[in-house]
Amino acid sequence: MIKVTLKSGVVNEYAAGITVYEIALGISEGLARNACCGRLNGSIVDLRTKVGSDCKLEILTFDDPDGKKAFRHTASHIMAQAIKRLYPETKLAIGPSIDDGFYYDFDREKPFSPEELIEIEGEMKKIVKENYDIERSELPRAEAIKFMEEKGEPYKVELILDLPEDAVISFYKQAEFTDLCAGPHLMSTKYVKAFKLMSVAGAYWRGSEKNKMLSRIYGTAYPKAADLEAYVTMLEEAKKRDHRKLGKELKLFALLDEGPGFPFFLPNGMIIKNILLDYWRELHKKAGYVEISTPIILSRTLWENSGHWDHYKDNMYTTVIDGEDFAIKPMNCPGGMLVYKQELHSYRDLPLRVGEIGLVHRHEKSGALHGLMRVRCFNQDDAHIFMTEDQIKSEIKGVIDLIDSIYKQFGFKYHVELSTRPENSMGSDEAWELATNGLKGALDEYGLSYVVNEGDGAFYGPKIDFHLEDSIGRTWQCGTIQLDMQMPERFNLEYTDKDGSKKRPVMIHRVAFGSIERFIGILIEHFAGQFPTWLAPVQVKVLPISEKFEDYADEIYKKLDNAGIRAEKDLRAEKIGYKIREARNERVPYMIIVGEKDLEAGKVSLRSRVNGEEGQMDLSEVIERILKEITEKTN
RNA sequence: GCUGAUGUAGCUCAGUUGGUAGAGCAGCUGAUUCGUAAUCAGCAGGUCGCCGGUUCAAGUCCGGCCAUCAGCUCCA
Repeated sequence: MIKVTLKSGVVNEYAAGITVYEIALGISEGLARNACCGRLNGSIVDLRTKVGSDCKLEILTFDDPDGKKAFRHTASHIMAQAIKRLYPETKLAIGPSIDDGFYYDFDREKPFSPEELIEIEGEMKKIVKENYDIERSELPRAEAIKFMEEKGEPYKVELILDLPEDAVISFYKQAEFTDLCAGPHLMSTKYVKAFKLMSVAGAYWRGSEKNKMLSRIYGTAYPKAADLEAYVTMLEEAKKRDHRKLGKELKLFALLDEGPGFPFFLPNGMIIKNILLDYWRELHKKAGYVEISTPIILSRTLWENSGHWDHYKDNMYTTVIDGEDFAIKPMNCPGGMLVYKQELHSYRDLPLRVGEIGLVHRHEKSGALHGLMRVRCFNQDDAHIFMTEDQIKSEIKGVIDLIDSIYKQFGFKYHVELSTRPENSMGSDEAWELATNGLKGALDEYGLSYVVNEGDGAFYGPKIDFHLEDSIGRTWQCGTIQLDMQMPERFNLEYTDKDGSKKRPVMIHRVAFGSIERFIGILIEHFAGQFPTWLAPVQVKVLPISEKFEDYADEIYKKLDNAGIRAEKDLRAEKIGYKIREARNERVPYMIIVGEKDLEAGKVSLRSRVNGEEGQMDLSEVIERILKEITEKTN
């Protein structure tokens, strides 16, 4: 007999060899039907797994992240099975579950067409309906290889060959289809009730661009049709707030064929950009920063000295001036170094916080461009902090605090990643250790949780990255804090210490918005174009009912303008409904409507974006309210 | 850069098996002067992404390039 401790704390005894599923059945019929997999002594297992000894068991359903994985992974097997039935010549690569669904990579002469996706979905429906048991089995290495060779699946053979010698090689079988797979899986194909194949795309075998490109089919699956529908609706809603679409509609920016990846800012977008910069300058002044500006074009020798030339020359734009090579800056730091060297520094000057809104250019591959999120020229809200070693932690904490306050202002949620020393890096082990520990220590003391990306740091130092989400859950790196002990060395930076000796400062590179362009892209999606009053390009639109009230409208417009409110007037001979419709489409926070009644009373009628019609009131009241929203940055 | 898809008026799109282009909105002109999401009429607007080829004839077919979109790779 074996003792099984269930998640609820109940301890039951069973005969050895009972399956997880049978135990689950014993708990409750209903639970077992929804169950995907179990957590046996902490590891995720299939419901068919036999329980051999005393253990702890938790039954997982679709609602658990691991249950979701098992569920979607089964959906991916069903897709692969359908494809092998319809197009037997297709070779299978890999097919995992992902955040929102699953994919499977295939090798096939001809790419999958949308019509074929529909056919595949049809075949999948059959497989689900046919209700196949999913069985797990294991094979010794040699037999496993032979099995896949006989099936004519070279990618599977390669996968097995790459497994460690002592690895358990497991297979999952549903009817005629057997796949190499670590599992876990559902008990049967029948549970995958609602699924949809989303798209086809190319993907390199094993993620390397040196390998063959395979056809990847993306899909998603849910236990209930309603959940699938909700997901599809969410995607449609997200599309409506895509910053590229809203950027055009709201006339914020333009991306033209004449400058791929080089965004044009239109008057409305420029207002937002300038307000963000005003806000940034105000915050940074309070936080003890000074501001500089360094040139966009600097000599190649400078970039060789900084190390950028070695690492990134293929992604730098260059030019020749008077026969000498120059490069357009991809980063602001070398300029910052040169500014530091303009004078001698005392330990009393440190930490020295030097900000720069710098326009940088980086050649991104054509396929990587994406609206304002990934561009070839952008403004960094950069700053370099020069300090002593014992100021590292407090300075980093200060920067984290600043970045956090900025993201909170906009209501963003973010996650943090710490990237450590990459292969192709410069500097000593000691310097890297000191820098990495400095970042870790500051994060720990600040109490921020973070994930570690081993080997993802910059060539000159480790970094903390702040990632913000866009409207469909993709995350984009915005803020970053990088600790650098190499540039000060390379540029021979010094300060004079108390005892008169020359010391080397430590440097932080940091950005909060990251790229202003990208930040604006995320802001557009975050607010779905409905910018809070303090950011809105137009804060109030004055709409006279008819041309008879033009003078009164103009009088009100002037008062708003004098109060420092961004107002517009719409004096066209259109009906009020039409003007309101347009103002709404422009996402203007406030409309002031004036007609006979208002003129007589000497008042205005207010319509707000959030509350709709608010009725008649004094203009002074409206102005006060809007000014309050602007200064307090609320709404 | 790679795989696939797409590119027609300022915008959103239609355009049969090849026979030299259409709608709605926006714009302009005129009429309308109106109380909370589209007033009516008229006018104007296109080297069908660019270059080349096939053909009596190309927006439609073929090739090359450019750009965009989805994903992969990359992202100091």
